[in-house]
Amino acid sequence: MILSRTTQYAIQALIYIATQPRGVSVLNRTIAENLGAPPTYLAKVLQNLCRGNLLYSYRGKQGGFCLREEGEKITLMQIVLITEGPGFTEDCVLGLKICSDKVPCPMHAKWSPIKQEIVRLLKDQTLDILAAAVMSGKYQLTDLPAAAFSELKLRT
Amino acid sequence: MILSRTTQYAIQALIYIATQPRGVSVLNRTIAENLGAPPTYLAKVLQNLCRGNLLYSYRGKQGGFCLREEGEKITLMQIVLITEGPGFTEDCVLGLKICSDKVPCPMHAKWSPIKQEIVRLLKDQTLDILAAAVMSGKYQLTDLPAAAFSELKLRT
DNA sequence: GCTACAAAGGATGTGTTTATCTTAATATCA
DNA sequence: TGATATTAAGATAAACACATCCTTTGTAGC
Repeated sequence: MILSRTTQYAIQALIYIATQPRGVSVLNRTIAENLGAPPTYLAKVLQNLCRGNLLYSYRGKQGGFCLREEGEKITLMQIVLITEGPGFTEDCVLGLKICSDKVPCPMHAKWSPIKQEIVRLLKDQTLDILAAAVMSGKYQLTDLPAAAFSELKLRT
Repeated sequence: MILSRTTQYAIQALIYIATQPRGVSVLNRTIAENLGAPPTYLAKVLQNLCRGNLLYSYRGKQGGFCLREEGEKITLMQIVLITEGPGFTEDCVLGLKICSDKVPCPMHAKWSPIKQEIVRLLKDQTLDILAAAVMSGKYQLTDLPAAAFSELKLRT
């Protein structure tokens, strides 16, 4: 409805990494398996998140991806801005190039408050909140038959 | 952010038609010019809205498109369901195939109320409301240098 | 240094959305 | 009936998102 597949992968992957022990790097392959995402494509997404300074990446043995310091405080908004671009929060809902409080489209007045709520939510939700939700067992990060979660339980 | 280009054209076009005298058919070319939309593509969009029973179409001289009876009561939700499909309101924000109140993704609880607001807004907004907003002159339907609006004033 | 491993980078393929072009069908009017 | 105007319909193309494949580069451990 709102987020591209790329953004969905990005969010899922970052939450997954945030559920893993801090400082231990996580393989692209592992993330892809746990999310049921195509590994080669996910690799590109993760690469992009590295460029956006959300992740560190390491090559070779013991390689993989891990969150930057303070990575638990990454918000969904930060992720979305990287993967969808800045137009995400700016663009007019009807697609007009010019649409503002001064010169509004017919939906502007009614849409603005909802947009603000969306923005607030995306800025509120951090990786540690979301990772905690997943680790509690009440919320699921994948459709796969409990693969991710069972492995999670082994580690915790 | 939310709506595809196709949906944006569809909404704009229907609002434009709703600003015109009822029962008089409007040419695709006229709509496209006033919205600054590609006419051949808009024709496909309008065709689709006809199939969705929102518009009548007439060929030949004096042809064009006009709203069905009760067309002013068309809601944005009706339009969106035709152009985006039913998944629009159903799909999980993180893209999970399984995500419900019972089995929620980590965003589900926070996202649901916002989704409900969006749905409510789309169901509330009808073409006559939006057309009235445009005709009042306070809201604009196009980026073009006042072409649509000036012609509108001539007709009213 | 050698080897294995994992990400980086580039080329390519596939599907969908957006857009265009051409021809056919249809309606009006002379 | 014929000329003209308009949408319908189908084929095609362009752009983009999504996905895969292959080669290169960097790194760790031996």
